[in-house]
Parts: sequence; C-alpha cells; structure tokens
Amino acid sequence: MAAYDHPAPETFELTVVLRALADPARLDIVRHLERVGEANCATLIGTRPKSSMSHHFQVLRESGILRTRIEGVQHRNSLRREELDERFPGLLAAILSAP
Amino acid sequence: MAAYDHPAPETFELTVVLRALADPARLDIVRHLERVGEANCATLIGTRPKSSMSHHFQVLRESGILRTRIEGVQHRNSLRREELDERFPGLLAAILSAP
DNA sequence: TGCTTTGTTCGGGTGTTATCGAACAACAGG
DNA sequence: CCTGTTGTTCGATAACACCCGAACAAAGCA
Repeated sequence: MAAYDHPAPETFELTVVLRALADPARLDIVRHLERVGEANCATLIGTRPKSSMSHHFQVLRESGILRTRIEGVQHRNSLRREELDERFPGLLAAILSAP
Repeated sequence: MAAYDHPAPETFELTVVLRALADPARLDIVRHLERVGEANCATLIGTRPKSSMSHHFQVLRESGILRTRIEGVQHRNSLRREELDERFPGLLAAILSAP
C-alpha cells in the first residue's frame, strides 16, 4: 500500500475545509481525533459501514484536515493542527470548542 | 411583508452554520457584509439572478449568520456577530480573516 | 388606480454528495 | 500458503443543493 498524498497548507481551500467539516459524521471523527490524538478507521466505526467511513476519511484527508499514516495493515489518522492553524488561524480551535 | 423569523443563538447548529458558509457565493456575501455593515440584496447581486441571491440569503438567515430587517421595499441584511460569537466563539473571526 | 422597485416563491433541470453491499488488495501470523 | 484483519474501490441508489427563468407579492409614488 503506497502512502497517501496530503495537500500542502498553502493549497487548503476555505470552502473545501468548511464543507468537509459540515457533516455530522466527519465532525464526530474530528472531535474524536482531538481526544485520542491518533486512531485508525476501525476504532472510529460506530454503526456505519467501512465503505462510508473510508469515504469520510478521504474527504477529510483531501481537504487537509487530517493526515493518514500507514503502519502495517492499519491506517493511523491524526489532525493536522499546526498546518491548519497556519493557514486558517483559530478555525479548528473554534470548531473544536463549539457545542 | 411580515418580518422574518430569526433563530435564537442557543439553537444555532454548528453543522448548519458550516454548511451555510461552505459556499463561495455565500462566503462573498458574508465578507461583503463585514465591510459595509448593512446591505440590501440588490446591491450584492453581481452576475447572479435575484432568485439565486434570495436563496443564499435564506440559507444564511435560517442558520443564524445574518438578520434581515425590512424597511419599505428593501430588505437590509447584517451579520449577527455578537450572537454568533456567543454561540461559537472565534468562529466568525477565523473565517473572516481566512485567505 | 397604474407603474416601478425590490424580493420571494415556484418549478424543473442539473450536478454533487451520502450511503451501503460486495468485491478486491495489502499485510501479518500461524 | 492460508487465513484473518484492515481498508479501499466499485457500482447503484437516493437525497440533497445549486441554478435560473417566470410568475407573484408588497410597498411607494405619480
């Protein structure tokens, strides 16, 4: 399995990031990652099937919100906090602290 | 023309607000309102038809991002900055300062 | 009463996104 | 190898959102 491509912070698009976050399932993923730091897909699957989760991770990854590191058979995801804050200062913090 | 209903800040939903902002046309409206304070629909129409604009204003209004005040035949729109900041501290500022 | 201005509402067409099962691929361990 | 685990990819369906013209509504004014 080849490593994923991750966009550079200068190419993050605000509307793309907002659209990625404007989904309850993906917001759950982001909030969970904030708590645990790093997680693979399986641990985040609630009632949703794997294929749906894989799609949501792809959207989050391609928008720049998270990075995926491959370790063996698992894909470990974590937030790109510094890079997001570099491009959109305060945005992630505001969203993570929102009710 | 009866006045519009505007949601109370406690009922603002993060995903709804993010979805409302995750559209280039609506982001333009929000940025414009930040500059001029208050504006009616017509002054914001660029190349888009009235019906499209009316739709975008409705989305922004129902999500809580702006309020619409009727004055004669004009509908004056302005950002609900304090109320948004009360519910989602820092969110609007982060978005307005983003590239 | 007409006429103009300003927006809304309606209807349909179009494109995008979410969802999910099933099949596939990559890796690790026995 | 063979098997189990972990995710991705594919294909189909359904839901949603955007877009725009046309008709409508409300208010101001001659």
